[in-house]
Amino acid sequence: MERPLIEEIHDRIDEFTSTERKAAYALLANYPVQGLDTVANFAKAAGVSSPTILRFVARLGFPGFADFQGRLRKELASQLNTPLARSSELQQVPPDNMDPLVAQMVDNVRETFAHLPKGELEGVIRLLADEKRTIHLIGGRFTDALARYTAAHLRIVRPNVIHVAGQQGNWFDQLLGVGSKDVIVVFDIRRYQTEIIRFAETAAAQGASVVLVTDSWMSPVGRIASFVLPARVAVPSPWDSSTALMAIAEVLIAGVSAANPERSQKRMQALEDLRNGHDPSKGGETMPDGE
Amino acid sequence: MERPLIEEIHDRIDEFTSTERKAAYALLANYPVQGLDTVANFAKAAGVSSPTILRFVARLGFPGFADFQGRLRKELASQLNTPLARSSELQQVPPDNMDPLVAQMVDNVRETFAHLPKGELEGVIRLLADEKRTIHLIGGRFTDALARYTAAHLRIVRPNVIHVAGQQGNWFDQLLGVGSKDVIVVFDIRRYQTEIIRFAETAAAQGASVVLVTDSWMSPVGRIASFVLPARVAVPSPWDSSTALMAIAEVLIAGVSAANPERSQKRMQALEDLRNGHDPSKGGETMPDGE
DNA sequence: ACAATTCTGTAACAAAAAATACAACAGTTA
DNA sequence: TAACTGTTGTATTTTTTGTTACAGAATTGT
Repeated sequence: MERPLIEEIHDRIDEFTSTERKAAYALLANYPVQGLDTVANFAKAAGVSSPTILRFVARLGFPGFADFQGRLRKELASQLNTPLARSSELQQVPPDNMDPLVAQMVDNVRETFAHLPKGELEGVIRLLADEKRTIHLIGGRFTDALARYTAAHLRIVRPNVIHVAGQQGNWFDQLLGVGSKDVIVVFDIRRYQTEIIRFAETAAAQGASVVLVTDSWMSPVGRIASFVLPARVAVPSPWDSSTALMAIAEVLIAGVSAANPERSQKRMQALEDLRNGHDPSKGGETMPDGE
Repeated sequence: MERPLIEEIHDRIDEFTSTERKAAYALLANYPVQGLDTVANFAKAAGVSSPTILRFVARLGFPGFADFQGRLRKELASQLNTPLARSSELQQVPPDNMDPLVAQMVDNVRETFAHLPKGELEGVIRLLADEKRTIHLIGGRFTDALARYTAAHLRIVRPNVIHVAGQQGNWFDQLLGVGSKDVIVVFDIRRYQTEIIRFAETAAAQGASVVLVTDSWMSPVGRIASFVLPARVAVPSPWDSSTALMAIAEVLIAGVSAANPERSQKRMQALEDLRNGHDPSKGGETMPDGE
């Protein structure tokens, strides 16, 4: 068969108009089930009108919605008919006796970057490297650690980096004065927290750019995000894996450092001096939790 | 959710008339997919007429064909969303034009586990799975995020998990009463922070077991640690990479969950209930088929 | 700031699919 | 064999759904 439609949509995401992209994300978020519903329901789920759905499938090259659904059914049928063949595919990767969990994590990182739209990464890095903008980072129950990690690094290479943490009630205080010069970076995977979604939406409404790092295109934040970086998180374990998310974070950090090497160098040096001057023997200043 | 429709059809196969049975078999042969097509196509595939299909779904208890399809979609969606099912979407892509940074990170993860002494991992997991012990997690400037992440997960599957955070001055308060029944997990990479070292050393002196997750440079903590898990952190960037550390953390988390599945399951369920009881706000609208 | 172009939703329309009515048929019983 | 009961398909109606036309909104370029 031809290559999976989901991959094509993912790779061609840039060709779509903004509302068509909403349709694409809605479909990817619940693939392929969302596409097997009626046009009207699909439209409602995506937050767009019916004609937009039709234009979306037309741009994908289908003469009509029925043909599109036919393709989805065909893919689904062939996928469901070879469940065991597929799952054994997972263990083919390790040449040696590698833990399947580890093998999958390695694969997730590779696959994540193989499918990241190239322009998407560059766009985000350009945004984050712009020091005239203020960066706000926020994450969910587990992914907050990633937001913190990224903030700790970005803070070193550029000014105006804020990690949104602590009491949820206080989050919205931080939205005061947020506007088109601000960037919100959201780490959000399944079990999306409504507070985070509201935070991102409010910020977007005030004109801020939203960058979303998420699992396979599912977060509702995707609708209002300027950039979406989807990562593979599935592993043979009750948990989702954040390893690929961490890899994305590090690529962003490296990219921002490289985007302006002199500035990064200078700031690192200055911080080094400050640290030594303040306290040569003990690392006595505010520590990891210094918010 | 109610029990799967496919089961019900199986059990009630005798209730159907002979042509309805044809419909049932056509559906079972291509399980949910055949039912997501139009009535006419379904009928043709089953070799019966359209009204027979309608009578078949009516006998199953659905008011109309649309409701029947809705049920199929709902089941399908929940089935496809389990992590393991989603992993079948994965497929290998040749590592052609990969960013060197990403390539190195992928390699780091693989190499890290290739060189981890097997018994070491198992020993740590056994230690962390023992709920009679109290786990204290601590990290450095950047790696504190990993300590936090690990703590957030462990806390769910077992009791007595503490993330040592906040003001450094308060750290040592937590050492009161720490003894041979405690485990200290230290995340520490180059630029080892003296405070963390002292913390670990003190705990060890009081009889606690120390687990160290570190880079290959081997933190000074290594001398007093019961277990050392070294990770590859070098990447072509001014920073060290924590991706392999994250991978280690996740393997530990998965291991502890798997070491005592019933306990993990029970605690997760209890937390779920608690969460629902606490937070009745259901944001259910955007994705009709999800949840 | 204006014009041209592209995008997007509302609303009307056409196509299709689902639902129904009904007659023919098969099997069973008297 | 005749009458009854339950089953099935054809033909028709009704409803839903997909599609298209068009006008307003938004965006882009000059």
